[in-house]
Amino acid sequence: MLGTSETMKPRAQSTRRKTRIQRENRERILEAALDVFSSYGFRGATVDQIAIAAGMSKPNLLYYFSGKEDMLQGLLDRLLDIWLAPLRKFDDRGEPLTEIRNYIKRKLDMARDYPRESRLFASEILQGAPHLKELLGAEIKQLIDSKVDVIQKWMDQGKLARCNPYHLLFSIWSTTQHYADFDAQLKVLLPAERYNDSRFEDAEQYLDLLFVQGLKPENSK
Amino acid sequence: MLGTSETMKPRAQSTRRKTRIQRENRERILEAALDVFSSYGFRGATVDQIAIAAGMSKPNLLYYFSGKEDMLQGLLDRLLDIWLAPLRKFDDRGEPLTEIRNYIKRKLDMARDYPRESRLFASEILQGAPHLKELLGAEIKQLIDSKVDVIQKWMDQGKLARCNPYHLLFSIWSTTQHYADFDAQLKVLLPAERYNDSRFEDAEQYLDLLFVQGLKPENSK
DNA sequence: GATAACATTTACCAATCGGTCAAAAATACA
DNA sequence: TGTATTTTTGACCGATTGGTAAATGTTATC
Repeated sequence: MLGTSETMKPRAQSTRRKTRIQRENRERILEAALDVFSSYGFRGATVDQIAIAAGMSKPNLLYYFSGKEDMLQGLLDRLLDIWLAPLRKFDDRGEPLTEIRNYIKRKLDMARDYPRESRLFASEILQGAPHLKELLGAEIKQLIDSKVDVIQKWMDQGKLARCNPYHLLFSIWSTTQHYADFDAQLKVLLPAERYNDSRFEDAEQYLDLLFVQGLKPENSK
Repeated sequence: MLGTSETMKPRAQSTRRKTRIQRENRERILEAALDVFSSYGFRGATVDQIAIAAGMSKPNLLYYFSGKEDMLQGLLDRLLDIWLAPLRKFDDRGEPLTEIRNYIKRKLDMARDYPRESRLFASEILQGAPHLKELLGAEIKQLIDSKVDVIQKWMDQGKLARCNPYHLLFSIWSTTQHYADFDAQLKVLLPAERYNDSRFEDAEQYLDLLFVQGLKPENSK
C-alpha cells in the first residue's frame, strides 16, 4: 500500500505508452462519438448513446475518456487536420481560377465523404463555437490569412476579379459544406433521381460555372 | 362537482378566444424559446432555461404550451412565413439578374435582422429536420419548384447563364445564411474592424459580383 | 503458473430532465 | 361587492442525465 505508482490517475494512462486495446477502443469510441455528436449536437448527445454505439458499457467508455467534453475535444483535435487539408493544398504557384476550381472540387469531395465531420463543425459553430474558439483563433486564422494574401496577390496581378478575399473563401465554404450540412433539405427539395444519382456532380458543374465565370479578371470593375 | 365544463383540457383554451394575458405570455415564451433553441438546439435546450428566459416559472410556462415540442412547433409554424418572404417576392416579370440581386439583398437582410431564426432552421435541418419535414415537403417544395420554373424560363430565353436552377437557389441560400449561421466563425476570422463595421456591406458587394458576373448569359457554354 | 497491470462490469450516486398536481393568487365580470 | 374564471405557484414525480466506487475478469510478462 506504499505509494509506488497507484497515485497516478486511474484513467487511461496519459504518459505511458498506449496498449493495443487502448488504441482500438479509443478509436471505436471516437467513431461512435462522431456519429452521435453530429446527429444530435454536443448537448443533445448522451454518453449512454455513445457507449451503446461503440458497443460497450458507459463505465467502460469512461475508462478511456474522462467525460463528454473529453471526447468532443479529442474529436475536434483530430478532425481539424482532415478538414483543413483542402485549404492547405491551395497553391499560390498555380493558375488562380484552376486553383479555385480544384479547391471547390476538394471541398465537395469532403462534403460527400465526410458529412458527419462537416455537420459536427457546423453544429459547434452554430452554437457559438465554445469548444472551437481556441483552435479557430490560432491555427486556422493564420492559415486563412496566408491564403487571403495569396488571393490578394492574384488580384493585384490581374489574374482574378477584384473582390474581398475573405468573403470569397466564405462563399466557397458555405456553398460546398451546404451539401453535407443541409443534406436533409436537399433530399426533400431535389427531384428524387437528381438527389440520388447526381447531386454532387450537378453541384460541381454549377459551382464551376458560378465561380470561374464570376471571378474572371475581366469582370472586375 | 357535476361535470359542467371542468372536463375540458385545463391547458390554455384551444377553442375559446384568447385573453390579453394569454397572447402576451405566449409571445414572451416564443421569444424566449427562439433564443434558447437557436443557441443550444432543440435537444440541448431545457424547459427551465426557456422559462427563466421568459421570466416565469416552469409550471406557468407549461400552462401555455403543452411541452417542449409544442413550443418548437409553434415557433416553426410562425417562422416559416417570415423566412420564405424573400423567395415569395422573387418575381418572374423582373429583369433576371436584377431579381437575383434583389433576392440576395433580401436574404442578407434576413441573416442580419433575424439571425436566431436562421440558426434555428439550420440546427433543425442539421439534425435531419425531424420537425420540419412535413412543412418542407409540402409548402416549401411547391414554392421552390415554381421558382425553379421561372429561372428555367429565363435561361431558355437567354437572359441567364444556363445552369441548374436548384443548385442556383441552394448557393444563394448557403452564401447568405452563412452570415447568420456561422457568425461565430466570421467573428474570429475576419479582421475586427471589418467584422464590426462592414461585414454585411462587404458580403453584399462580393455576392453581387459573384452572382451577377457568374450568371451573365454570355457566360453560358 | 504466479503476479502485476490492464480492462470490464455491477451497482450506485446526486443532479437534472420533462412534466404533473392541487392549492393559492390574481383577474374579470355581475 | 361577490363569485366564477384565469393565472401563478410550490411541492413533487418518475425517468434520465453525467459520472463514480469497488469488485471482478482479462492480459501480458516473468
